Amino acid sequence: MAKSVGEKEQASVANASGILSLIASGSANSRAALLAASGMSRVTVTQRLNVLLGAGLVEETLRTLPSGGRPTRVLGIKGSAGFMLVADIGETHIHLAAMNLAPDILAQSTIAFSIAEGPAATLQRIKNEFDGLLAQVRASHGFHVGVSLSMPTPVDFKRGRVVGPSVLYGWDDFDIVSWLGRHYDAPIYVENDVNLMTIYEHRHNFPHVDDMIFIKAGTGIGSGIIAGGKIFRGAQGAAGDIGHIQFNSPDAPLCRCGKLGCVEARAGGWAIARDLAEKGLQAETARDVVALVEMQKPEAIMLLRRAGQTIGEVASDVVSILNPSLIVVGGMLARGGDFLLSGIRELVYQRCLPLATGDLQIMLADPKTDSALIGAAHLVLDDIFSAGKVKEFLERFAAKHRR
Amino acid sequence: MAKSVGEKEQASVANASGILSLIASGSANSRAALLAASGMSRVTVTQRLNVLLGAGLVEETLRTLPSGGRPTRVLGIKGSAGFMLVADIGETHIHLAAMNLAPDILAQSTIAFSIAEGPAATLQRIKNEFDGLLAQVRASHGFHVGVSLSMPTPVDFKRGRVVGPSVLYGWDDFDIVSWLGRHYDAPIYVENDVNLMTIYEHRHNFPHVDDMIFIKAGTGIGSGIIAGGKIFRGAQGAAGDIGHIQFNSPDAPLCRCGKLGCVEARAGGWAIARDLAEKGLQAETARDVVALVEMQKPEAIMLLRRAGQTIGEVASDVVSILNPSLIVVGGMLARGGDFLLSGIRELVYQRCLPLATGDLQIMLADPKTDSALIGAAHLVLDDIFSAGKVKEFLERFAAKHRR
DNA sequence: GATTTAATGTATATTTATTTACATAACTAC
DNA sequence: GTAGTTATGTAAATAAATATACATTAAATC
Repeated sequence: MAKSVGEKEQASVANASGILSLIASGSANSRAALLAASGMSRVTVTQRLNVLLGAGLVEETLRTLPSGGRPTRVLGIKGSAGFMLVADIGETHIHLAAMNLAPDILAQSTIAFSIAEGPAATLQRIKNEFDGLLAQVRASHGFHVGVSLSMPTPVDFKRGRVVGPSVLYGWDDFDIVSWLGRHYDAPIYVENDVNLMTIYEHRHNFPHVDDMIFIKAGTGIGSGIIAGGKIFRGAQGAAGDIGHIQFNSPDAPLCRCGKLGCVEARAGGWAIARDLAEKGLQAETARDVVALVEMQKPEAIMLLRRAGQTIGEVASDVVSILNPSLIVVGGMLARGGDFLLSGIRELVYQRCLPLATGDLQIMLADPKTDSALIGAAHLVLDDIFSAGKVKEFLERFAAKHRR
Repeated sequence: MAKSVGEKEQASVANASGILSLIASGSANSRAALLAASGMSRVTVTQRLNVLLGAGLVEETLRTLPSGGRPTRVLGIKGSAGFMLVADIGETHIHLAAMNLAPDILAQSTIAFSIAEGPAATLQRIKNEFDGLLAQVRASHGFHVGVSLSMPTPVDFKRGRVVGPSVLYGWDDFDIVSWLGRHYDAPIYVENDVNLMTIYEHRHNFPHVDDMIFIKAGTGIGSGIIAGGKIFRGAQGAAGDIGHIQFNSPDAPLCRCGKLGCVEARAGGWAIARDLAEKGLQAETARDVVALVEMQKPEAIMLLRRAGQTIGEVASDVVSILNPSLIVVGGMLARGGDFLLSGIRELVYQRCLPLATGDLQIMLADPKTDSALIGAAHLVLDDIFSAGKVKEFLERFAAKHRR
């Protein structure tokens, strides 16, 4: 049976999957690098690359690399080839955005969030808001590549559900992916906010670091792990839960989780606020704590530094266990200047063996407020362009353009 | 230029790399599975597989899988296709072996080891011993696939060197791989013994577990991490170093490393022996401790159980950080019955959140004494048959058979 | 033992990728 | 500007992989 020209073209798009994956992952950003990385002949690479360039998925950037002769043209995914819908569910608000593949924010909005509403009603409101964003970007960025949700609670990524017992009553085990999947013809992702911030720091600021830790010190304390260049989630998606590691001491404070002496009950934003209130200072949230530090209140500074030491104690355990080359500290408390960081550094360098701390960097995160949102976008990009799934992506892309 | 038949045959062997890698890694053990996993056509798979069968690298095992129709023949790497030289350097002895690709021990020997001798002299003695083993197996197992060394100290796997400061004075930073590489035309591997025991437990007993921890409780305390199905080494190869995590307490004992209150100084074999000696019992090594436990000495049982609790304390940190689905406990102290294990279980279940412990198994290791040795063999096999390196292996194999 | 079922082998035509060889392009250094 | 250098494109011949269709094999089931 003779195939039509149209079918042939689509078939070639599907063939270009390996090339696309290499470009998207950053493993190869030039024709020469593609040649080496793919192992294919130059003719084949050229041909397939041309298909991708023609389809508008890949572009030659303005950047070139000096080479001694004709400079190498740098290739990259074309940002405007598609868009994603992402939402960051916070404690009180939901921040939503439509983003291109750069990933850059194309349109965004914020709505209120209340736990009391329950998952179905909340997802319905998110969908309504997404509809508005969709209308703004669909014309210019035709292809919908995915939906990604950031949750302020542990998530089993594989199953796409909140795993509990969680602070989000009613969300435990609710099948978010299926609910959203009924409305969108694109892959759906749900992930914990700390893991997404970790992905953001890794992909955006330290793409060449293979083993790193991100610590979020806010109201609670959590962390994310990059192991071998990839986010590490553990068996149930609960990896990085350092907030409820306990330290013994005579004055071990009671934690929200019901145990005594957890890191969070000693160094979390709520714990510091509790201690400040005891000293007669007005503080309820992590933000209040930072405000008092910025006002140079000595009690607040002392407590923030002590929180750093507590976090440093658990960070030193993490360093001994994982031997990362970088620790990035973010979250609201990290905005209180270097007091937190110096406390962490002090304990890590004191307690870890020189072998592990020799090349270890400890630094503050990007103070960007939407790092979870951008991390959620990176999560989508990493997945749809991964070696195992590009083909599926290209089939959807080709199907869309066949219509 | 017309190629000779011989050259053509070698070229086909080289092409079969993908197939070989899939079979060796256990990802596909039948023709049907190879079809699905490789994405190639049945004709191509058949053809390449026949090349591997003909070369004697792969064999049809006697095992079949029922299928409803004609049963599926199970394929596997042919054990006798080659051999490896492995050595496990212990505190006082070196255990050496020649192994086939099963991996089974074909021939073995043991020689004394003294730190005082230094690396060059020791490696020379290992080489001499290897020469003897080589003579025994070369005739029947012609192809030498690799050399692998187990070291009782931290190792930077990538660089193939002991990293210190280590108990092996003089070995720090000695280039073991280069030294051995001068004598063998095969890849050389050097790895820490705890990581190799971890690889053994994973590949041999729990190949389908993705995230697990192996804890070695012997004279010292160490651990190995399997993350996402692969050994995790960290930035300097120092990951899993739980022996020198510190706990605060008024009576924190002095550790060999110079710090106070390390896990090892509380629960290591030497620490228990120290405490037993204080109580007037004869004990110097972990073996002595276990002997006393076997003699039902209540002091020894109490201290072993308490050591389990201490190890459990650090294990609970590891569980919170990594969320594994399995913890395997090995080393000399694990032979003292369930006293150690129950102490560990007690603390882990007490201190970790239910989410992390819900599906967590904690069990004793295989009491095999040569698990590091067999792990060292698995390390070689996993590497030479890995997707990135099979080609290299097949080229060496073809070159050998061209002669 | 005949029948069913799925695994496996193989020849041929077709499609696809690679090699080879030559041509062109775009920069640096002089 | 010219020479040197490397990047990149392309046509034609060659080599390799695939689809297709048919044949064979070894078990389970009746």
